[in-house]
Amino acid sequence: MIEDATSTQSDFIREIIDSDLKTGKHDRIATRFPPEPNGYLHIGHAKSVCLNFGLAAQYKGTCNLRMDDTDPAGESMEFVGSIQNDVRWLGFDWDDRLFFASDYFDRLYQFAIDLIKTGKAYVCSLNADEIRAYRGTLTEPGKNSPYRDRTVEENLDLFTRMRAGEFPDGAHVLRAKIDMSSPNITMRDPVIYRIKRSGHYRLGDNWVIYPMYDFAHCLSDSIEGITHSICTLEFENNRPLYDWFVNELIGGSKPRQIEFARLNISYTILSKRRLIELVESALVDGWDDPRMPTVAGMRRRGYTARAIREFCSRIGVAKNDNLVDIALLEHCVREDLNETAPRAMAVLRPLKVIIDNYPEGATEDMECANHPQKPEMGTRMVPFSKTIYIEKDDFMEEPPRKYKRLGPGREIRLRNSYVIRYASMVKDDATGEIRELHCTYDPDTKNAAPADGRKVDGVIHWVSAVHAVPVTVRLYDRLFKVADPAGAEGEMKDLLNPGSLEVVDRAYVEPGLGQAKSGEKYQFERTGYFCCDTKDSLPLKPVFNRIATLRDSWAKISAK
RNA sequence: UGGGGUGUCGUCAAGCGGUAAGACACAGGCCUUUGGAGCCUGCAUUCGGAGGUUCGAAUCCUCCCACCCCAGCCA
Repeated sequence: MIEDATSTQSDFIREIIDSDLKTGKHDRIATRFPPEPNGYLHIGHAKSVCLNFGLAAQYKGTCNLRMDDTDPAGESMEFVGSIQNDVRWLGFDWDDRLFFASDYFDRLYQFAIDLIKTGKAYVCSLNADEIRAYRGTLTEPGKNSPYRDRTVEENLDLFTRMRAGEFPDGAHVLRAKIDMSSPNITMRDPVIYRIKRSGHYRLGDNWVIYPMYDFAHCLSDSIEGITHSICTLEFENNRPLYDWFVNELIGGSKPRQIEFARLNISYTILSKRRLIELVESALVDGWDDPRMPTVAGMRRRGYTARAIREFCSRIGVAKNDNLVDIALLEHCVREDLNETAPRAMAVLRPLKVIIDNYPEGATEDMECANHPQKPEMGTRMVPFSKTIYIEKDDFMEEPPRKYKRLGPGREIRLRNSYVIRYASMVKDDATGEIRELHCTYDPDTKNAAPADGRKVDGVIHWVSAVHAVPVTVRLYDRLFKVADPAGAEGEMKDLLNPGSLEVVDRAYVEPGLGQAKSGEKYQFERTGYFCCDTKDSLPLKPVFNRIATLRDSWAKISAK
C-alpha cells in the first residue's frame, strides 16, 4: 500500500477506531468502499476511497471493494470496470475482495423471510402515491397501511409470489413494520423490496424483486464482517434504520455506520446527477473530458494519483459542510509535478525573432537541464538558430514599469542560451500588428553572464523556428465561472466558464517533444504543466493538455 | 414550525477546562538563466450570539440564531 495515504493526521473517525481497538470492541478493522456501478468515480469518491482504503492500510485491516448494485436501472459492467480501474489507478488494492451486493441476493431474500416470520415485515399493496400519502409529512405523523396487519402466512405467500414474478411491477412492496408515527421519516415502515422487471446487468432475469439500499447495505456490511461502515452525512437519518435491521437480523459483532461530510470543490460540481447531465447534454466531451472532476477526466488532464491522494489527505475528514478552494487541488498537482516533471520549452503564441548577427544556416545545440534543481534528471540538447520564436507576451512595444521582458532598446536572456538585444521590429502595414522582431545576440553570453558585468534581468523561453515541432495544445481552465455552481441559480450551461477550453492549433515545441508519449507530463517552462493526451495524440503528432498553470506573479503585478 | 446534523481566519481544519496548530489563499521581503521552485515575515486578543458555572471556557450548562439533511417502490 502506498505510504503517503497512511501517514495522515487524525480525525474523528480514527479516534473512534482507536477507541474501539483500545477497548477491545474490535481486534481488527474492516472497511469497504461501496459505489453503485451507475457512473464514473469523481474526486468526491476519491476522498472516500482514500479514507476507507487508507484506514485499512493504517490499521493493518482490510478494505473491500463492493459494488452496491441493488437497483439495476443504470448499472452496467462498463461502470464496474471503470470503477476498478480508477480505484487501482488511485493506488489502492482490494486483493481478492471484490464483492457485489447482487451476490447476496439469496441471503438477503432469506433475511427478508426471517423478518416476515418474526412479524417485522409485511407485504403492502398500496401504490406508490398511496404510500407517500400514508407516510405523512415532516411535521405530521403517518398512518398505518391497511395491509399492515396481514398474517405471517399471507405475507409469506405474497412475498414468495412476488419473487416468483406473479405480480406486475409496483403491485406490492415488502415493508419493515416499524413505526408510522416516528419523527424520523426513514423509520415509517420503509420499503425493503420492490418489484422491478428491468433485468440486472449481472443476474439477468433471475430476480424481479430487488432489495432497497437501507436493507441491502447494512446486511452486506454484516455479511462481509465490516466493522466501520463509513458513508456521507445525508445517511445520518438512515442510521437508526441501519441499526434496526442489524439488530433484528444479525447476531454477534455488528458494523457501525459513521458519517462524514462529502467533498465540495469551488468552481466545479460533484453530484453524479449533474455530472451525468454535463455528459449527456454534451456540454463536455464525455466522462473523461479533462475538465471533468471525474477520476478519468483528471487522469486524462494529467493529474497524478499522488497529487489527488495528497489533496484528500490535506482536506481532512470532518462533519462540516464545506467548499474546498480548488486552488488547493491545483497546489497539490503543482507540488507533485514540480518534483517529477521534466522541463521543456514550448511557445504557445509565437512571435518570430530574427537574430541579425547570427550566422545564416548555422545551428547550435544548447544543453538544457531537465530540472534545474535535480541534476540527476539529466540534460538534453535543444537546437538554436538564427530564427526563433518567442512568446508574444514576452515583447511589449511600450513596456509598463516592472515589465522585465523584451522591448525596444532592451536586452533579454534567452533561457539556456544567449542574451539578445532588440534591434527593430517589422509591422504589418495594414493591421499594425508586429510581424517579427530583429535582435542581435551577444556571443559571449552562451550560458554565461555578460563579461562586462551588466545585469540582464529577464529570462524568456524560445524555440528554433526551423527545428520546432508544431503541435496542438489545449488550455484548460476551471469548468464553471461561479465559485459555487451547486448552490447557484440558473441552468448549468449558463454557469459554465466560456474559457474552460482554449485550443491552440499551432504551438511550437522543442524538437524532442515531438516524440512525447501518451500520458507523459512536462513542465513547459514559464507556462505550466502539460500532459500528452492519451486519446488524441498520434505518433509524432502529440496533443498536449494543460494540467495547471505555473503560479504567475507577473499576472498579479500587472493586474494592479 | 417534526426529527437528525453542523457552526473556530477568505477556504479547509486542529483544539477534548489551562489561556487559538497547520495547510491553501492573501500581503510584504530574500534568492533566482523558469516573474517557476525555494527561503523568510505577516495574517483569528478571539472561537455563531447572549447569559451562566469556574481561579481559568472555543472546550461545561442554559437560552437564542444561522445553515445543511430527511416526506424515491434512488443510493
